Amino acid sequence: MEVAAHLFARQGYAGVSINDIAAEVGVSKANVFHHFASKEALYLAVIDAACDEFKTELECLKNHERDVALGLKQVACQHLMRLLSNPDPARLVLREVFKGESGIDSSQVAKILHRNFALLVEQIERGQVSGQFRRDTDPAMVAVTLIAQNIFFFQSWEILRQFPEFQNLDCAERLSAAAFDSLSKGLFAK
Amino acid sequence: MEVAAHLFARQGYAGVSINDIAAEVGVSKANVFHHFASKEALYLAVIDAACDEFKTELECLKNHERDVALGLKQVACQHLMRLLSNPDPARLVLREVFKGESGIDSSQVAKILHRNFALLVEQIERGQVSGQFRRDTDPAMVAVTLIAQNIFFFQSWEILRQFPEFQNLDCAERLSAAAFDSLSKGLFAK
DNA sequence: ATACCAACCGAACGATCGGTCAGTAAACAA
DNA sequence: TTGTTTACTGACCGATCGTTCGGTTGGTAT
Repeated sequence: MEVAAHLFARQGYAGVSINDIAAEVGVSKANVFHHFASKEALYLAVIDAACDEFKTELECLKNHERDVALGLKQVACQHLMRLLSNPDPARLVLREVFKGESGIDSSQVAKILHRNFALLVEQIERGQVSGQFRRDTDPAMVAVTLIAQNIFFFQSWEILRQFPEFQNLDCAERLSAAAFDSLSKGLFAK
Repeated sequence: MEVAAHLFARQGYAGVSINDIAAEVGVSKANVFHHFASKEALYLAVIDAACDEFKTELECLKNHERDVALGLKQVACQHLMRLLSNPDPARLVLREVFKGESGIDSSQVAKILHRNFALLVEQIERGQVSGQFRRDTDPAMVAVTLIAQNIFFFQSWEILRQFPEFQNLDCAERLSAAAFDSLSKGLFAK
């Protein structure tokens, strides 16, 4: 399943054959079918494991910080670093999420993702009631922007590194910190 | 090529067979090979056309507004609406860009994207020298956040629509406006 | 009339696909 | 020791893959 996850993450469902997986593991193709009923069953098992891994990864980003802003900053940084250091589960999930149709049940994926999204929104609302964050912004929009930043950094890491504006931000910590800084300060001169 | 672009954009290279394309067009499979040397050649031709279309779509995001903030807001909105109304070329290009390897020439795509990115940065800097935007934020980071928002909205449109927080933002204009609003106001209470 | 050519087709090629099956070697319970 | 289960394999199946081939059009220049 490790090998299958890696190959599916990089080449998609149709781009990987059972032979590829079996050959890389060093077992026979028939052996794969001894453990999994079909290719689809193997894929679903891999996706399921990736969702679990993704979920636990996000959940251990619980925020026990009294300073909400600092906590959020740390969560975003940890999340990005985790994406970059362990890209397979994220790629698998994002592949299904972004497919838009004909994939796994999209409403089920939405529910899983929304649990973590709601957690993020909750933190931001906590910062609002504590007075640290301004109250006239939509917490959901801030949360989705934070996620969008990280996902975009993760997906276009190789491209962004080529931009001269980011060549002094070639490590995840500094990039994430700068992104959060920019988001928290806003655009308008006060 | 239209049909091929649509199928490749939604199912990837390995997920589409020449038969699928030929059948949808209503011609024989052999006819496809009469016009294209191989499946790979067809795919490359489709990618090439998508890159051109993607480039022209980005280029026609002209900004005729004297108010920099209003201009940026309009550009972001136009961009998102264009992505959603004509998703195939964007999907094809993003698929190759995000693959990270063995795809189309990433440095060439990086150049195209960076030209428009630089344009965005330039606008933000113009807003800074005019005094409308605060000067202590990195323009490149604001620009990449704007792009990340739009790309993320585009890719996860179907998922995001299911989140209760966004159910009153089910059209691109309102979503984009709210996103820009959130970004421009920032997070911290002043 | 002749020659030529791009467009197009049905049929078939070898390779590979997902999947099956009979059989073997090891592990384990009795 | 024996019977049963489990892990595993090579050989094989029909279907489909990308690709090729021989042949048939309709049009166009000579």
